[in-house]
Amino acid sequence: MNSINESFFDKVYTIVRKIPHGRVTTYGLIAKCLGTPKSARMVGYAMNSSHKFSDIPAHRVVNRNGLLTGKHHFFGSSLMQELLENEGVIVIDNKIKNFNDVLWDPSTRN
DNA sequence: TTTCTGACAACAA
DNA sequence: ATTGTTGCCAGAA
Repeated sequence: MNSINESFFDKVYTIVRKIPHGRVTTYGLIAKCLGTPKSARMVGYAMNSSHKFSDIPAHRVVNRNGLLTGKHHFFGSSLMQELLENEGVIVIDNKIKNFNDVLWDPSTRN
C-alpha cells in the first residue's frame, strides 16, 4: 500500500532492506529520500529499533562520512565491520574505504 | 505527565 | 577548522 500510511520508522526499514549486497548508504540520504532531510537523526533511531526485526541490514547504514558510527550497537564492536568486509566493503579505522564507490543512493536505487 | 536521551547532519559564529 | 545549536521523533524513567 502507499507509504503514506506507514510510520517514519517503517519507511526507513523499507529503504534499508533495499540496500544492495555489498553497498552502503547514509542516514541523511535515507532521510532525504523520505522527504525529511532534517530527520537523519530519526533514521539512526529507527535503526536502533531495527534490532527487533531480522531483515534489517543495519550494518549497511553509516553516517555521511562513511564512518561506522553504529558499530558499537552490534553484538561485538567489530561485527559491523566484519559484515561489511564480508560483502566486499573495505573498512579502515571504522571508516569505509572507497566510500563513494560503495555508496548506494536510495533515490537512484542503483 | 514531563524530561531526557539518542546509530545524524546542516548551519552559525 | 572547530565548537555549539537546532531540527526531528520515539521510547524510557
